[in-house]
Amino acid sequence: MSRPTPLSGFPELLPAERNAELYVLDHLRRVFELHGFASIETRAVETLDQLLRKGEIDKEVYVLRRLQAEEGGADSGLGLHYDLTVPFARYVLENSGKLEFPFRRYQIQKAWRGERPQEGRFREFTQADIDIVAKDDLAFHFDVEVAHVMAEALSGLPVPPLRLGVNNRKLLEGFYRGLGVDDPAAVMRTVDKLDKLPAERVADLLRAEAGLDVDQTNRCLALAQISAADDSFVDQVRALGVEHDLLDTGLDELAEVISAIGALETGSVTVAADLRIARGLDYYTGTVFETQMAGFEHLGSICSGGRYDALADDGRNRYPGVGISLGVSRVLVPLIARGQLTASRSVPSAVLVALVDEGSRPDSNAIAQSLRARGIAAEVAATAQKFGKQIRYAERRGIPYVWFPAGLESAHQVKDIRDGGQRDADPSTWSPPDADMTPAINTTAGGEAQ
RNA sequence: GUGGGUGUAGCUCAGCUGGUAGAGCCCCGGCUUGUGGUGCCGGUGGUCGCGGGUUCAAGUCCCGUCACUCACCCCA
Repeated sequence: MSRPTPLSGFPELLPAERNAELYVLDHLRRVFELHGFASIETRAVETLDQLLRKGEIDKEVYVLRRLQAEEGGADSGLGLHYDLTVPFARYVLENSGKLEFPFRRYQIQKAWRGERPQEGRFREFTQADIDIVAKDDLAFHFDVEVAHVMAEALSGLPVPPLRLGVNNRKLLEGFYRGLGVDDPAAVMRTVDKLDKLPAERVADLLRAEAGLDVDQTNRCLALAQISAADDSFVDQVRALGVEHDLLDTGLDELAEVISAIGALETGSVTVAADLRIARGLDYYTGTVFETQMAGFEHLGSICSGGRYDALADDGRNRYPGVGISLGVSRVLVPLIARGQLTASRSVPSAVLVALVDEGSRPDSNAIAQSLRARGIAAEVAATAQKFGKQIRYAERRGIPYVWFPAGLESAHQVKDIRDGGQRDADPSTWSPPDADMTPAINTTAGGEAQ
């Protein structure tokens, strides 16, 4: 087989599909910048002790090694980053003297994980992160802000409806401690399995592995069942009759996020308190987020994050942060693969300038240049084939307009090949409608994509 | 890493208990003397993932291998 085959877990898009992705990336960038987030890019590589400093070897890090290194020689001590949060924490510490705090940044980059690929789970993928870090203390309203910005960004995406679920680990920990549980983290990890396992199984695990009694188990499950789009969840939690200071703090914080975001007009994104969310055993210390996409719940969360109070610490100063990251590849690649998302054309060109004969190429070039001067992407036909062929060239690429240069007795004409309409036009003044200036998004079926 | 599935044309697939490879779509040309899309006619294109074995004969059976894929795990 001489033709190369795809590499599993390393998705590549065709040009029209890439245009859809570019649309999404442009949108994200615009929203993030509207909210004043600065862009940074960090190197692809981190030192292994940075990547593994939480002692988690299960991150499936790709390690770098020079091809020319001696047989059996050690690796370089470097690995590709598996997310953007850890590199960001390192970047903040490294540049703490040069950054202004609170520091708000967005970062849209590739990340790599050596895990076995599956739908929506890749070895190389793009993430879009926003984070805010401060020195020593980070006010709680930033938790609200991060959720707000991401909800706004998500609401403009050409994807099925999304549900941004919010919870708070102080609430969970306080509740569990108030119940007399010794190891709240173990309970969180087990309750987190409710997505995959039936409630009875989780109950069994809570008793067997976390050592809870029947009453504790029932109340933990009852807590996890609570979900609300407004602060009515507070009363539901209170009704379970558990008391703890940390629980009070968590309830207040979560209520604040929900009431602030719930009031926003966020289109196809709904925001709700969801007390089942636990987020494994990561570095999160307060607010936590998870996002499900309608019809694609099997992908798991497509956008998650939370508050981390101790991720960056140089020994003298602490840099608490809160952030949320969107799995751009996780969302887009499955939609594209199912034909539910692509763009109207495979090229940026809005206009194909026809070529009468090879000798008149300068005339056609001049027309194209005149259009470009006004921001209209244009290309000139590759060869002076019959006009039928040139129109077909445009059609194949999704270019909406074909320009016919003026002849001895005819004026310049532009044809909209979608409806066949053709009319006289002046290269120095004609413009397509705004909607045709750049490739448009095409979405179909499988949920109400806007 | 542990299990299951699948590999035939660019794409989607057919090929019964072994008998020297097919369809639709796509693409190219013509009908159509500089204007595409519909229609009709014709055409290009495959060492049947790779290697080995059984057989007079293997896309078809056996072994191995690689790739892709699904589930577990974990997560974006």
